Amino acid sequence: MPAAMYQDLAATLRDAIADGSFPPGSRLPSEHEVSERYGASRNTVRRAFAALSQDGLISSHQGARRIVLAEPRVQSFSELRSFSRWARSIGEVPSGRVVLLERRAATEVEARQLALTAGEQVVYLVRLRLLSGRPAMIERTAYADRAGSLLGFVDLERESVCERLEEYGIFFAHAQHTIEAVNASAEDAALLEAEPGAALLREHRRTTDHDGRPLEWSEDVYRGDAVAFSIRNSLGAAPLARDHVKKDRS
Amino acid sequence: MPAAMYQDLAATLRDAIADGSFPPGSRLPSEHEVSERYGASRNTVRRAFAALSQDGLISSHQGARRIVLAEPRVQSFSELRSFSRWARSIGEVPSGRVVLLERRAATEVEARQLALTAGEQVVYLVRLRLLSGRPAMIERTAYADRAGSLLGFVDLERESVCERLEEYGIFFAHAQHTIEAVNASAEDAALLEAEPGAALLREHRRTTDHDGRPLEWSEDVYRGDAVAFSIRNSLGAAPLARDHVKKDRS
DNA sequence: AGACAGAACTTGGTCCTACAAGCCAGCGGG
DNA sequence: CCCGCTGGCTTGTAGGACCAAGTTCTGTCT
Repeated sequence: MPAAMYQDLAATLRDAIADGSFPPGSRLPSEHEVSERYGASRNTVRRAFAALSQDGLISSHQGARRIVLAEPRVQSFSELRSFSRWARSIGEVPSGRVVLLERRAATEVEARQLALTAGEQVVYLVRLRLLSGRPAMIERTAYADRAGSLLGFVDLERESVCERLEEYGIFFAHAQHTIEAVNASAEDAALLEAEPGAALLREHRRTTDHDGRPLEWSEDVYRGDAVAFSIRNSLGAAPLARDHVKKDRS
Repeated sequence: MPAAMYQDLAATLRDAIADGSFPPGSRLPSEHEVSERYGASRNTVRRAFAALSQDGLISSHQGARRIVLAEPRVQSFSELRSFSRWARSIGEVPSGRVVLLERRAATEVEARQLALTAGEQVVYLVRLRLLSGRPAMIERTAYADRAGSLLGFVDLERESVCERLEEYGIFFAHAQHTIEAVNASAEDAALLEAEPGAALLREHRRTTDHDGRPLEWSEDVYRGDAVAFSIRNSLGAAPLARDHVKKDRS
């Protein structure tokens, strides 16, 4: 339950769009109208509309009434943070099988990504994730000790790590993802029950708390035929970019 | 040059962060300070900060000074819209080779994606895109007639379609992307000079103008070893989601 | 009927004020 | 010397006002 009025209003509008009160293509009520009906100032109404506009749900240009663009889609970041949450939202039963869990010194890459000094400990977790019993992805995560030391309190086969850690005051606030395509290694293929060489989506993820202190560094590989990523973006703001992979080609 | 003051301020701040005036981890000046120094109201300053916050460049929570999280990355949507623009920004020379260009009736999928009625015409363009002469991706795009009929005025081997169309008043304002991994088909492999079966990133893109009217529907495949997608997102807003690919598995 | 000009409406941008909520540093007490 | 508390700073939210710029509708004139 968002405390802020404008978040509340935004949610209300989103719901109204979702349940068909404002079908795609229809014109939304004016700021003035909403502000009267909802008892909020125009300023607050604008902030609510801005939120919807930002994720491309409605159009908005000067002089013209706002228009509904499309159905609202699955809701963004909260799903991205958690495999479990996402799985439930699409009506699948999430589960996991711990392949490896150990505490060890950080590798060079991990130390760099987690901003650790050489030799510091990390908790390294490899899990096979399943959707309704079928393998969907492999998660290889190094947790900074601050977060990793709490992993013992989490039922890794059934619970969501990030949901659980929130209860201990660890919040996954920012994330940087890199997505590329790779052919399945023998190990990946075996775990995912796919053909060796099958196309997989590899996601590198670096998650930090609100202050930008790294919490986890993860390499996840998804079965290419089970999962896709989708992004909606608009002119104004959109944090998606292509990256160039520098590599020699013979 | 953005007309609005807050956009200007946001750009200024972004630059200041980029050139090291505010290194990662450092604390940014307070709203009050910026508003005095820049001669803008607190409201305007807040909007500028909000923009930076939204793409995960700075942290921002109540009571505490904002902190720089990371270097600013390549700038998002404008790059995403245009292969050419992106290529130039990473210091590569973009080029293209037209493989096919035709006007024909829309397929069923195209008609649905472009919101056309059966039998309407689309302009279908297949281009091989190169980075400094090396194949990087194949672009298979169906343009709604409104945009497609202007393609004749574009030098497809050298110019950027979307940059050019802007001059005719066609703006690519919203886009929905879906990204997955596939193995290269024989044709893809040949064009991209890759092994058949190599892992490729496939992006489906549906772009609309600001009113949500579809402009193009495209299927792009990238060499997995040449391109990666990267996304930065934060708790508040971030339009990335996983999608479940529904497909029978024997 | 159709074209055009203007009025009314609507959104975009900026500034102001006020208060609430959270953080932090510095001060004082143990 | 260390700990804890408090008061001031900083950000979050909300409301109000004004003008600019663009759209839409209306009514009139041809």
